[in-house]
Amino acid sequence: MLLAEIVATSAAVAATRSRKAKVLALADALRHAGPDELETVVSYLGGTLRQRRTGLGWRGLSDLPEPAAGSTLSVTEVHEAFDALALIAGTGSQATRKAAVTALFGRATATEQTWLRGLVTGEVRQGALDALVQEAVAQVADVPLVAVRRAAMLSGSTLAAAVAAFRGGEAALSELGLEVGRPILPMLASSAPDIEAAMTKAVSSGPLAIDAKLDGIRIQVHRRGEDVLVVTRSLDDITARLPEVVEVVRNLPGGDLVLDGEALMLGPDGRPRPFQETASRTAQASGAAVVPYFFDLLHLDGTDLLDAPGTARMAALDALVPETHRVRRLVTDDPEQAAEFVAETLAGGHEGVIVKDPAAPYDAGRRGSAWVKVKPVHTLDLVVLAVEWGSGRRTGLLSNIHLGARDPETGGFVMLGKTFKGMTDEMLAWQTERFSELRTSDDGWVVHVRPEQVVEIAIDGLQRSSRYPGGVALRFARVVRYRDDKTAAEADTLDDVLALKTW
DNA sequence: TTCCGACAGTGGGGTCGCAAT
DNA sequence: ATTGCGACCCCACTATCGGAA
Repeated sequence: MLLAEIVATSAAVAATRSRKAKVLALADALRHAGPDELETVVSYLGGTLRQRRTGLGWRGLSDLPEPAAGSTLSVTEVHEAFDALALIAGTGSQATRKAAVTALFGRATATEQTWLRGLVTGEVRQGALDALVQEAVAQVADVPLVAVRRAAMLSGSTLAAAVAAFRGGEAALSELGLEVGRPILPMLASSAPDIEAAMTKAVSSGPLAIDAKLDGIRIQVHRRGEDVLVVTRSLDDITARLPEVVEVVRNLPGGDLVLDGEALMLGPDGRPRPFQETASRTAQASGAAVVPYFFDLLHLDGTDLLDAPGTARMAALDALVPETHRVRRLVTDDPEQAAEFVAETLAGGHEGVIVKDPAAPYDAGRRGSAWVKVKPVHTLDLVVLAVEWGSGRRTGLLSNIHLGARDPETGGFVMLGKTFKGMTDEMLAWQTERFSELRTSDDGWVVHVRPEQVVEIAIDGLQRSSRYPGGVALRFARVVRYRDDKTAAEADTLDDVLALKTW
């Protein structure tokens, strides 16, 4: 199959907003894939490369050769070219990479170049990713969608599920279950503003389980015999970087197992260190130890527990893992007890809680209402210092705002971060108008404005920053509302912000 | 008919290793 | 030694479609 067919399909997918029509277009292309092209076609239709890392990014693709006049590249040729680039990424020089990029992109038409660049940077933006490709696979291979979904979640790979669906149908899909040593997609939590709302959302007839939410790195640990595997939320293998976690799991009783948990660094006082320290430690193989805390058990001694209710999994976990390596948990249906548990957890320096329906199975890869997270929110009234032009559906709109706190010493403002979150279409239209009025300069990317507009910002907290002049940056900033009842002179000061420091 | 779950998009800050400067 | 880039960690929120209620 020619790459051009994928690119044309992607354009057709992007051109319609109907998901059903997108799936039909994807299915059409899928039908034309030859047996030995299947993996590449499935992957490319979903807008992802088959290589995890290529060493290429937007910068490495900013200077491309003259495009080809006609389409000659096959999908297999493209895949092989990226295989070669992935090898260079491990060992090689910039010059070798450049030559390989020039060779590949020089054979692509202008349209193909643009699409390939999106493929590398993860910005194909056709309104369809894995989920719709799975639907197309189910249609073309004539197998139930739920079977494809489940196989993809349990193998951690839509590609593996697609191959199974086409080569062995439903039977092959059902064989693609949980296998110790092969990561599965982790179950995720939705969120609620407070504990009461979370308890209502995590629908259950009886009591609910409430877990402490630790601010570290999500870990999934597999043990088969002496072999231990540790992976992150995105299924990246970090076994070599966390030998202390391997040691803990190796010493647990029982046989084969799969655990879900969180790893983080603790201070000498036993309290959690800031996330940045855990992240630093987890990114390399040396440094002070992280401590694993587990909250779920997905497999034990040949028995899959995924479909067992939470109560059964918790009981098995409690029997297997000592309390020192378990996340703190309360089971209750009493809102007062729950609120007390939340207060204790926060006082212990933790991030929040996760409310869980104890009847629910482990829904790999899903973000349902069986798990609901609650974290405290702080709000600040800050001043907009500049705005950036948006991209994609925000093209032509002023989108990402630069935020500053008042500095009474100088009469100026100290930048603390940016945000593009929380804006409705109406707000985007309004702020485009408003900041155009306040504009003092525009370089085509950043529009600087007179510091007059106050905005209420919600954040999870502060983090250390070497980028911003105040030495702190906002964590997960989002817009709550614009405040026209306050002037910039009434905005929060840097001292008001620094009062939120927890270190 | 209305409601709501799932999806995709739009980007945020920080950390590391590595290569080029 | 510093800087820029790619890859990864943490992530919130809105708009939309289409099936569920």
